Amino acid sequence: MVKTNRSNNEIRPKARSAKSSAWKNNVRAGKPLPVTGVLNLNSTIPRDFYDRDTVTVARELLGCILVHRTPEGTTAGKIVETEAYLQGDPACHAARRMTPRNSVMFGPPGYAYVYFTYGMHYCFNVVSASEGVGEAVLVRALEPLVGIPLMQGRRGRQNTRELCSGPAKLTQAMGIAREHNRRDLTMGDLYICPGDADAPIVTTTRIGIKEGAELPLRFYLQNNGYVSRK
DNA sequence: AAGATGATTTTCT
DNA sequence: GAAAATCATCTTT
Repeated sequence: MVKTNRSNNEIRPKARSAKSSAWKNNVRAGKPLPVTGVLNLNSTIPRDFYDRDTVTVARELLGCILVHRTPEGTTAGKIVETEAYLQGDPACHAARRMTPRNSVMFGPPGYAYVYFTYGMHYCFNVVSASEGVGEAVLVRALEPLVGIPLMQGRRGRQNTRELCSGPAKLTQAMGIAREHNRRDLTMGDLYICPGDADAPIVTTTRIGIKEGAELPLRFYLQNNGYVSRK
């Protein structure tokens, strides 16, 4: 199932087999990447991608592109860091029982679970696994690709590395908030394009939790400068 | 470079 | 009433 009714293509960073020192210096300085090629944002990952075990979904989301089209403009970024939250996992919001907040996690896969936390931040998750299984993937970092000036305005920051290198930073940069909770990500203005990891996947422990902190359920693209932390 | 702290409100106990 | 899947800023080393 591929959508073809999107508007025109978007620019993307120039593809390079080996990253030059100039490229690395730009990333280090937080400067926008050179743009020359074309990025196709006209396809949407189908629901069956998400209807698999959550660790697989978390790993395979690396390299895919999160897109949000809004009246102010389109923003998009490559997913470079994720975490899996599983049934029987004490850190999972759905660990105890179904509540009004976590019920979307028990529903069909391919929907957004957006929650508000610490009195001021939103975090964006993708519901994974089959209906009835309360699991999801937290998207923790993006490499900004499209709409960088819009992201900079929303974030109040110029440095590209400070736009999407954390779960609450990325929702702010992308314009994702409570109205996006329970959105169907297989259609509409908030969606994910297919993509492949362009670096080895590092597996490590999750950030910011107390229980379940030893489980290897965090994944990121090795040597990517936009990950929230090593 | 690393550690501590305040902001601010929803959600569940 | 306490904790929270965080972030920015400030202090200390």
